[in-house]
Amino acid sequence: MTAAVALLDETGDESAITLRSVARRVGIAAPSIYRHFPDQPTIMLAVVQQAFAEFEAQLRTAVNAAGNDPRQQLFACCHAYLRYAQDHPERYRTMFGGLWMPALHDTSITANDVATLGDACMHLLTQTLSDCIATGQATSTDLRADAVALWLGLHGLAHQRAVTVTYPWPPDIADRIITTLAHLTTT
Amino acid sequence: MTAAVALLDETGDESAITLRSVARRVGIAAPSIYRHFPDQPTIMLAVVQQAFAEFEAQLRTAVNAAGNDPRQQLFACCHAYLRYAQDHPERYRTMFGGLWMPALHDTSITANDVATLGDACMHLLTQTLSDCIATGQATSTDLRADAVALWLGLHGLAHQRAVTVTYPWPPDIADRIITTLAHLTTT
DNA sequence: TCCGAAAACTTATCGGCGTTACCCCTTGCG
DNA sequence: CGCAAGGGGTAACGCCGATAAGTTTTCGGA
Repeated sequence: MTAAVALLDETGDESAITLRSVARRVGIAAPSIYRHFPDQPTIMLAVVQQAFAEFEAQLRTAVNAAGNDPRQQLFACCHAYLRYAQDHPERYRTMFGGLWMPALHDTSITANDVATLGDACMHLLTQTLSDCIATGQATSTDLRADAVALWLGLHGLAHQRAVTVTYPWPPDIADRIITTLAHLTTT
Repeated sequence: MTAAVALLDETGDESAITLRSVARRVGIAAPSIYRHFPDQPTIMLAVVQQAFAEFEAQLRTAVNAAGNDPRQQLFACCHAYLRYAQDHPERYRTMFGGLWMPALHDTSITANDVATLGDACMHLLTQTLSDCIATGQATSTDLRADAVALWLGLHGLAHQRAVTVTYPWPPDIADRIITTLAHLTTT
C-alpha cells in the first residue's frame, strides 16, 4: 500500500498503480499480490481510504490550530481542504474521481465502503459551520443543506484545480466561495 | 467516433472506450484505427470535444426557451447544466474528469486543445449572469469571479452526482447553490 | 527439538490492451 | 497504363489483470 501511494505521488497518474508495478516496487512476483488483496480495485480502495484518513487528519489539525474563533476555524478548515487538493492533486483526483468505481460491480468492494468514505470530513465541516451559526457569524436556516452546498463549492474548485492545473482563476475565488456559501456575516 | 460515444453511453465506463473495442464495433481490425487517429487519447479528445459541443447546444437551447427574464434564463442555464450531467453522468465524468489528460504529455494533443474545451459554456453562463446584474436581479461587483464561482458550484454538484449516484442530497441543493452563488435578489 | 499445516511466494499461462512493422488491395488521376 | 496514396489486414511485442498449480518459509504445539 505504501508502494501504491508512492507510485501515485511520483507519477501523478492513478493508472500507474498497476498490480504489477506495485509488485515490482515491493520486490515480489505479481501474483503474490493476491495473498494480500483480492483484486486490483481493492488496492485502489485501500489507497483512497488511507488518503481520506490523512485528509481528515489535516483538516482536523488545521481547525485545532485556528484558535477559538469559529469563523477562523471555518476558514482554516476550508483552506486546508483546498490546500490538500492542491498539494496532492493526483490523490484528490483519485479520491473523488470515481474512476475505480465502475469496476465495483464484480469485485469484493461493498457499496458501504464507498459511501462512508468522506463522512468524517463532512461531519467536521458541518460541525465547524454549526459553530459559526451558533456565534452569529453565519446565517443559515438549514445547517445540513448549507454544509453540503459549501462542501460542493469547495469540491468544485478543488477538483477543477486538480484536473486543469493552468487556468486563470480569479485571485479571491476561494474566499469568495467560502464566504458566500457559508453565509458568513460581513463583520 | 460515433462508436466510441455509443460504447461510453452503453457501458457508463470510459475505460470501455478501448482502441480494440472501437475497432470491433466498426468492424475493422484494431491497427486500422491508426489510419484515422494517431493514438488512443486522441479518440478520447474527439469524444470529449463532441460532448462539449452537444453540451453547449443544450445550454443554449434552454436559455433561448426561457423567455426574456434574465433570472429565468439563468435558472434555465444552470438547470440544463445539471440535467446534462445527470442524464449523461459517464460523459460528464469523462469531460471533466481529466483521466485521459495524464497521457497528454507524449501524444499529439496540444495543451490548447484541452484549455479551450469549456470556454463557450463558460461564456454563455457569464453572459446570462451579466444580464441578471443589468436588470438588478443579481448583485455582483465582479462579474467574472462570480461567474466562475457559480460554475464551480454547479460543477461540484454535477460532478459529485455523476460519481456517486446514491447520496442523500438536500432536496433544494441545486437552487440553493444557484441563488447563493449568483447573488440573486430575493424578489 | 521436530513436524505439519498455513501463510507467502514462485512460475506458467490465458486473454485483452496499445502500438509497431509490414503487406495487400482498391481508387483515382497523370 | 502506371503508380502513388488511402484504407484495410496479419503478426508480433510488451504491458496489463487474473488463475492454476507447485514450492518455500514460518511458526505454534507435541
